[in-house]
Amino acid sequence: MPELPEVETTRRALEPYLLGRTITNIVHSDPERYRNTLNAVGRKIMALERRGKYLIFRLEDDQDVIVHLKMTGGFRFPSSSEEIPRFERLRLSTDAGEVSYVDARRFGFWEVVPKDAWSHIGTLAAMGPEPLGEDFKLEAFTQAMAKVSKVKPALLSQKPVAGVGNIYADESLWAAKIHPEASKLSKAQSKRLHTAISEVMTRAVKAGGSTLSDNSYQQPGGNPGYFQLEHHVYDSAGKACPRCGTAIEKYWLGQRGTHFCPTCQKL
DNA sequence: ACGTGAACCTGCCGGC
DNA sequence: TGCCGGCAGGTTCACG
Repeated sequence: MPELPEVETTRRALEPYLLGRTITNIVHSDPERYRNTLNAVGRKIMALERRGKYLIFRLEDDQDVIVHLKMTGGFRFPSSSEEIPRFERLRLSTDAGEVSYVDARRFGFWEVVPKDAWSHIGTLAAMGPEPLGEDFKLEAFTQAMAKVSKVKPALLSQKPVAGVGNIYADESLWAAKIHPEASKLSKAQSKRLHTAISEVMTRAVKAGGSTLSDNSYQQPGGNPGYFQLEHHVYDSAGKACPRCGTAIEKYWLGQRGTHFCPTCQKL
């Protein structure tokens, strides 16, 4: 589930708990999925960063903890040491308390690597610019969009811009009035989409991300996100387009459920 | 150099 | 009530 807004919300919640703390233990039973975690033990957390949908804990002695939540990964602050959160896969202990990592589907992974040594993680190594910062330049985005064969799959590749997943791709394309399969975007289309991605991501972070009906995403403190209340097309098949009233359609594109307004988003 | 489809896993929901 | 199919926020890899 987690896309950029959910990962950023998670990062912000973890930061006051973990920044400056020393990792005293990492317990799990899956060394293939949670790699080299012993290399983090005994080291202080100097920074908590995010790149696209990846979390990166910068440790002393030039070590990085890389975490990807994939579909169902997340963090929980245990309410008491007796209580084990559902689907807990890993527990991180520090000199100031513990944090649980949960992941129902076990797609997510952890890996401790030397600082910046992530060339083997292709998506992270090739990650496009962050949409919330000044890195997200209209000119470069326009150039990339002028070449795409299908705009939504291109956004999901993480290369034109970081952190856009299925929800925020559909929402941004609706906001920009662009069909998910539009190719070779015009300058005007690229500009609208650039603005839409920036605005949707900004509002979603403010809302704490999107919590869908299965509730699998929660903020670490246990609260849901609230951006689902602002979704215009995602998970809204059959509902009226908030702009024109046409029924929102859902179809399959590149193995992903895709929602759009057939009137506002003409091919 | 693509684009497509399967794989990785598990839970949950709706329908019969 | 219970079983079964279908679907889910994301990458990653194997083919053609």
